[in-house]
Amino acid sequence: MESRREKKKKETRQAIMQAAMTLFSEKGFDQTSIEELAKAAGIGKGTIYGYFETKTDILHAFCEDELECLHKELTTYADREIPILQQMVKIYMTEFKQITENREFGRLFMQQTTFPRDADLKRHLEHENNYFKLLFPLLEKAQERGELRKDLDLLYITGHFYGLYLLLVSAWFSGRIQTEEAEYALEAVFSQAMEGLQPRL
Amino acid sequence: MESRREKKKKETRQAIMQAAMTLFSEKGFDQTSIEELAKAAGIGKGTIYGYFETKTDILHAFCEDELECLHKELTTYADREIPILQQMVKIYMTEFKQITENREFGRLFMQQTTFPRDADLKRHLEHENNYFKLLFPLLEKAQERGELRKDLDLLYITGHFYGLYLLLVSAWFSGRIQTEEAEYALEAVFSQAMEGLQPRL
DNA sequence: AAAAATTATCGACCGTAGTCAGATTTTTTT
DNA sequence: AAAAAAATCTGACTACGGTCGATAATTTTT
Repeated sequence: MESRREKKKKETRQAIMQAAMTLFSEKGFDQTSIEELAKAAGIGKGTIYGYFETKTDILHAFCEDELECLHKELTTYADREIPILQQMVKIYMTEFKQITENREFGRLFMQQTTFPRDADLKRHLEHENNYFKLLFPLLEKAQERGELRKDLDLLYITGHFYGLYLLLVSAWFSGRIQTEEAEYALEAVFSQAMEGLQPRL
Repeated sequence: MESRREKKKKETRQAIMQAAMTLFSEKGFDQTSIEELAKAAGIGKGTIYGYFETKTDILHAFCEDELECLHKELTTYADREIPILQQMVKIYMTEFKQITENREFGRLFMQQTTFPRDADLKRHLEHENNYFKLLFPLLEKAQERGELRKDLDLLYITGHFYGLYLLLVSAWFSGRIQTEEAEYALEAVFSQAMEGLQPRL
């Protein structure tokens, strides 16, 4: 049952998110003050803190919404018959696109999810676990198809890909890699991971 | 020639760094205000901004000093005859130790170096290039010894190791890996990188 | 439906990062 | 060595993120 109170809460939360999306996109995150945001959402400054703990929390919520959406899509569309390399590239490139589409958002999001504050740990781990739930079945299938070694821990395999993805994003923020080169670079480094660094006998 | 002015500048900068080291260690980064810091260094608040652009800049300078020191040490000691895997583990574990010894410092440092603000790019790239200068010769020697594929770009190899290092640090901040497990985990994932993810024929 | 209890809203208030115009010190010119 | 120029220092000031006690809206109890 939906009490009057609960309905209003949802509306207010939505109003904040909406205002945030608009203002952050228009003026950037740092240039948007909480007070402005509150005004745009038609509420008082303090009220925001009943919905979000910090300013970055708002950004976070936004990013997570987007990514969750993305993941759902991927699960549906993920074609389990194409090579695992392609699948991984597709998945991470989708995320990459999301990150790079708004530089500011992306940077903050990556900073906070890759090296999270202790206070954010719980939420962070939850999010990561969802990720694993998405990836593990794909990797398992690949193992069965003989594309991946079976003696490796799935967590380590995911980690391997994820680490290389981090590298890509880092390189992009450093300007070492342009947006257009990204897919090629990711594919290169992923297949390098598949084949290994030491020479084949 | 050292004018009176230049000498004083150096002294002041040193005084700020000294005060920062003490206060940050005692009370933590966030709990130390710029005003306190200035007082401890025996100067006015505004003066600090003649030496550092932001508060985090001070932290940065400190971390970079430490790391630079570390790298110098490593170059000297780096034993080029032990397997490249061990060398990489040793190098990254030294850095890891530095990062983890002070959680707060480490987090900020990693956040800012991995996903740098555009304003910090120049300094960041410089620092990274020094890194490459340290690693490339080691990798080249390993290639010659037949431990590493010769058809791979050195940058991609370094990147591969670095990406996996990022993963380790990220996992540590997330609490997925304890400090004591770190070396084992890094070795595991590095040798996984050496051998590759796909089954040997 | 009135009273009591609970929950949400608000904006004045606090502490701090960073700015800036004017004072001070050092260097250069005459 | 006096005057002019340049570099440096400074603390009052601004703007912002976040808090909190008072107030209003909603739900529950009587």
